[in-house]
Amino acid sequence: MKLSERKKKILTAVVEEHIRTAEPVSSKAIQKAADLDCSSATIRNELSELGKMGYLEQPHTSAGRVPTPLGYRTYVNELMVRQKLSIEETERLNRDLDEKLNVLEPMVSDIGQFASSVVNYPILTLEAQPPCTISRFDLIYLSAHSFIIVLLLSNSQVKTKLVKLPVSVGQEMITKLSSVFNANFTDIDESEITPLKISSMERAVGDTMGILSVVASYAIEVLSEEKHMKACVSGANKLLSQPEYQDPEKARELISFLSENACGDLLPQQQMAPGENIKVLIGPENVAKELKDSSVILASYDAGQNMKGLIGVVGPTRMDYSGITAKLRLIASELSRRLGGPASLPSGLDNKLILKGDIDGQKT
Amino acid sequence: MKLSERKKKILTAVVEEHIRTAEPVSSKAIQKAADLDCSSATIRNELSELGKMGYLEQPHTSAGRVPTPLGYRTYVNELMVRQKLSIEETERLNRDLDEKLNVLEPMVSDIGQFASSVVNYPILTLEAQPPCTISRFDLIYLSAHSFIIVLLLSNSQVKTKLVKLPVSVGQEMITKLSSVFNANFTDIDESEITPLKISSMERAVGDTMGILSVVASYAIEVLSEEKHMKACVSGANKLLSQPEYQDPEKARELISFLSENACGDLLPQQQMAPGENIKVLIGPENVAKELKDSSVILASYDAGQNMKGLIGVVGPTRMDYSGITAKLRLIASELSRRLGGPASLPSGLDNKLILKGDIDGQKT
DNA sequence: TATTAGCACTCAGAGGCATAGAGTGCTAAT
DNA sequence: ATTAGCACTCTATGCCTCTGAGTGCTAATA
Repeated sequence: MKLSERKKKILTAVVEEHIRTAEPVSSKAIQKAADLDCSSATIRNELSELGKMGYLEQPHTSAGRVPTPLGYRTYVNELMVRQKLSIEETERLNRDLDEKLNVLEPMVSDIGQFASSVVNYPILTLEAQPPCTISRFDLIYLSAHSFIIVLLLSNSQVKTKLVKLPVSVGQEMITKLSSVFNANFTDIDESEITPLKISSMERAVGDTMGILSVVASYAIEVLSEEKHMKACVSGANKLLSQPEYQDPEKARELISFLSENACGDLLPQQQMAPGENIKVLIGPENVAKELKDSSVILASYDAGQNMKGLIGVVGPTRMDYSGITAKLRLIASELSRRLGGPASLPSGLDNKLILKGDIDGQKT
Repeated sequence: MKLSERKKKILTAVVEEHIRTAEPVSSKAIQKAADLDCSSATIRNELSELGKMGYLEQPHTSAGRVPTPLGYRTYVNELMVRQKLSIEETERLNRDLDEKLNVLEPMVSDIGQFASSVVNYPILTLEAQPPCTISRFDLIYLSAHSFIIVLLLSNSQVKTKLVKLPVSVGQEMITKLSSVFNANFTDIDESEITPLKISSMERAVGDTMGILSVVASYAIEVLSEEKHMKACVSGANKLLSQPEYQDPEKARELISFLSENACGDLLPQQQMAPGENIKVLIGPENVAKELKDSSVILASYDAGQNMKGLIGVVGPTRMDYSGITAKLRLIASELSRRLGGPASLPSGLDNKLILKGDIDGQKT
């Protein structure tokens, strides 16, 4: 069933007024907002029909209208004008992003924090992870009881681990192991590092102390960790200033859902339609029941080499879809531009300093 | 002015009942709670006096009593029985901590998360940072245009950076630089890496391309970053389930204060009295005005080599000081035991696998 | 036929008021 | 010094009314 032009105009007005005010929208308010040449009575008739058609609903009989998920969906798909950011806004956003992206090889969590302060909603991020192999092994001999493993990954990350040994080992052995690894374990998938292969190599090198297998299991660990996409939530507390989350219990539920589960479970399942790079999930369209009353706007960015990352906004169904989509699109496209492959290194860095290793935990 | 035994008993009962119920405490409730051999009228007289003395106050004339900050302070300093955790509780806590501490070289944020789930309040952590130097340099030659810097720090962390060069460089030069750095830049403070020293070394080695200075500035960067203590907040949303933070605006204020400022500003200023390792800040005793209605319990832990870290709980002034103090003390002492110097490595690791490098951002 | 003015109707929310009950403070008795 | 008893205070609750925003419907109008 197609909507008449006027119905479209009215639906648009309802959605946008409601987004602005967070209140049910009355026929008079619409008359003011949309410049329609008709009386509030006419609008009321239309509203009533839009109600029957499922686009709008009323909190109670004598209240104004509020969009249903279908109403929002129609607005997002057909009615909403893709808001253009003003030149100043774009420039400002770009400048701020510059700071975040140029200063450091961007940490997703930092980008999330930034984006959250821009849109004033919580941000979900899912870090792009390329298919990844080890390009090079280095074992640095420190002492008879310790050495460092340095792995250069195909995605230009460097991973290290300090290994302490209960037995002593000579420099030559470490050097020998190093070249054995480089000869046999580079550019292969995690699954190809088999116990069989390891033990046959141990015999070949004459390693009876399990040093080789320590290195190999670290390699496996690193590779499998790289497969796992890293997700994170920033600015969850932003929700608390929205009127729909005034009930602290509701807010708490959603916030803990976001900080506990969403990251891992929610994002990775989201597939973008090919060719699309933005996706809006309205209310019940979300799988997670905790998000049934909220909307999520996701944008994918391209970090080169087939790596796709996601950045998303969570908010009430009454969200500024148009404005936020515009901002998110800009942020995602800047991310793509600046992360898209080694060809486009952040300009401030003179192509020199690219990666820095940081030590953190050790999972066994 | 000393409190009579009975007044002490009554004050204790008021504090503990209020902590339990979050409501003003009536004379009858006290009669039940503390096993006092007197009538509620007598208790009312005492309450009235305690009120005049500044330990208690009434929300309104015909309501029960609520402790003032002085009341809480007295409770914490003199009245509270240092709660002992039950054997089961201790064991459970220890087992759970085991998992967190044995599995990985503990990340403060993980410990914070864990502690937050134990006490059900937000947790602040301030990572112990030792005075730190670089123990060893390694430069790994990759190609004419790239190499990896690997720094082994005196605190056993490993830091790496992948460097790409706009000019070409030979393997020998990298090797030479490596030994020069080891000879001149190990075990010294950041401040001793001067431009003068760098340029004189550049001449000595014959480095005209500024490679040496790239490595040196990375060294400086790493050292200065290590000096900076890392703070973090976990589980801030836990506040929302507490009755005193039902007003979402108040909650929001405190939560954003915690996640934005507290980390950096609040914790580092806190000095423990020598010999003490736990500290309770009640309501207005907090410097930050955002915390005037909240309390903070801080415990310091000792990570060996003069490194002190902090772990703290934030909650309403009505907090289970006794129980939380006990839990926090246990957590902090376990942290100390397990991080206290290289002598006490987590047992599950067989002394083998200790550190893992992770790549993240690059600051210039 | 589509629009509109007008009016009756509905309902949430605010304000006023009485009531209940929890708790105190005081007094007089013990 | 303690306590029973009672008057008093004050909040919280429920109930009522009133108001006003907003609708839905009807009948008049273009």
